[in-house]
Amino acid sequence: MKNSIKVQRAIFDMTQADLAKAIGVSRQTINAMEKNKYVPSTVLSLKIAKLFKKPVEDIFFLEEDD
Amino acid sequence: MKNSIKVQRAIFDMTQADLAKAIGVSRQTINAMEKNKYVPSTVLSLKIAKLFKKPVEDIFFLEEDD
DNA sequence: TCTATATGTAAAGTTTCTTTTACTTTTGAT
DNA sequence: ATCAAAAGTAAAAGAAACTTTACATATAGA
Repeated sequence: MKNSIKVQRAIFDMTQADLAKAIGVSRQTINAMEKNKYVPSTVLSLKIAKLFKKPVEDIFFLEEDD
Repeated sequence: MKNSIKVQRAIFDMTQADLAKAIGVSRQTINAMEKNKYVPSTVLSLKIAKLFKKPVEDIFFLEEDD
């Protein structure tokens, strides 16, 4: 799975720390997500999508191997 | 977080086992999700939403305590 | 250049997801 | 009422998410 969190952050002019605080996770969690270190929970993707006012599918994308 | 997987399954006339096989998880995982035993990963919610031809937000819903 | 802010990374630990196995209960059809 | 399929549940084990702490690197502005 990939995601466009970094781009969305840029649009909203938020740092990783800003986003982390906004959705209630650690900054490292945001960083790891952006670097595709792991797959976030559905609660996290729903929160992120809500914050960025976009459907989950516009931010998180399935890949071949998923 | 809540979800309407059971309803979607009914619409598509699928058993828990059918759905489990379709998205590549165990039947108990589907059952546990329906019974709100845990929060699935974003890969799972994307797969389920895709299968049911609905946005993730139409199947998984954030709650107060999320 | 110096400094502050932002990002990247890593290791250890805790929590949560997911599987496997296996058994019980419910439901629906005959 | 019986039988089979579906759903519910539970425990143990493994895998993955997420936190905390801590440090390294990058970037931009004064």
